[in-house]
Amino acid sequence: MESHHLHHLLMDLVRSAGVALMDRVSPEHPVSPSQLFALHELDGGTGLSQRELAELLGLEKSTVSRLVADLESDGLLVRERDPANRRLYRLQITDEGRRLHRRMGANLHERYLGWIAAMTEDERDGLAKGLPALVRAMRADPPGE
Amino acid sequence: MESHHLHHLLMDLVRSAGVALMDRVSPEHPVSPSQLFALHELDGGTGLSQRELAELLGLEKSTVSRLVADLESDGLLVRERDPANRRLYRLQITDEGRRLHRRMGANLHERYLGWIAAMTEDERDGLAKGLPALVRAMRADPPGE
DNA sequence: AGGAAAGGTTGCATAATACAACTATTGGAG
DNA sequence: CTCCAATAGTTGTATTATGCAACCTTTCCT
Repeated sequence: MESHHLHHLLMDLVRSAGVALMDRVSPEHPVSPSQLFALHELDGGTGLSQRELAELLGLEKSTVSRLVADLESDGLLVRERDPANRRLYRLQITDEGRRLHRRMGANLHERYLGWIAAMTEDERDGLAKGLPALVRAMRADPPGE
Repeated sequence: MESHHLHHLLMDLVRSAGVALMDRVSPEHPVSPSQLFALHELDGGTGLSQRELAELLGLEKSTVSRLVADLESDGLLVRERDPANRRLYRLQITDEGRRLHRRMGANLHERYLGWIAAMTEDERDGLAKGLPALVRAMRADPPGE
C-alpha cells in the first residue's frame, strides 16, 4: 500500500461514497451534508463544543454556529452552556436526531449489502481489518497539524 | 463486515478524508472540491461527456457546464465536440490539469505515509486487499439505480 | 483589576448549486 | 422526407453553504 495508490483510492471512495451518502438521505426533511456529518459526530461521542465540532468538520466556527442553530431549531440537538466554563456549549443530540441518523444508515442498507456481496471473502476480511485501522489513523492525525 | 458497521466507517472516512483532501490542495490556485474530483475523473478515464461527468459527480448538468467552463478557461481541460454526435463534448484533461492533479496527491504524501505507518502489517495488507475491492463495488453500482 | 485569550454570534460578500426555460443536434415514425 | 421527441448543453435566477471580519461574553493569567 503506497501513498500514491492510497490517494487514488481515497479520491474514488470519497467521491463515490459522498455521492451515495448524500443521495438517499431523508427525503422527508432536507438535511445538508454538513448537518449529516455533524449528527454523525454527535451520535456517539457526545458533549462536543461547537469549536470541536468545527475542527472535526473542517468548517469555520461561524458556519458551525449557524449549522448548529438550525439543527437545534429542528429539534435534532440541544445546546447547553457548560456550567464549568460558560463560554462554551455542550452539544447533545436528541432522540429525534438519533432517529434521523439511523434512518440515513437504513436508507443505504441495501446499497451496502450490494457492495459487500460484490466482494470476495478475502476482500471482505481484508476490509474488515484494514478500514477501521485507516479510519483510526486518520482520526488520530487531524488536519491542523 | 456488516452493513451498519460499514456505514459508520464510511461516514468517518468520508468526513476525515474529505477534510484532509480539501485542506492542502494547491495553495497557489484555488480549486473547488468539485473541480478536483472532476480532474480526478478525467485523469485516466478520458473522453467523458459533461453528462457522464455530472452523473459521476452527482451534480446537475448546469452546474457541470459552468464547472467545466471554468476549468477550460483555466487551461486544465479542453472541450471538443464529438464529430459523431455534435450535441456532446468530449472532455480531455490537459497536461496542466494532470500536473495539478498530481500536485494535489503530492501535497498529501506525508500525511498518507503517516497514516500507513500508524497501521500494523496485517491492517495494511487487509486494506490493500479490501479497499480496491470496495471502490470497485461502489463504482459498479452507481447511485441512479 | 486589567488585559489577553477563547468560545460563540452576526453582518456581509462570495461561491456552489439546483431548477426551469431555453437552443441545438440527433434519431425515428409516419 | 418531414416533423416530433429525446438528448446534450447553456443561461437566468434563487437559494444555500461558507469564509472572513468585527463584535460580545466569559475566563484565565499576571
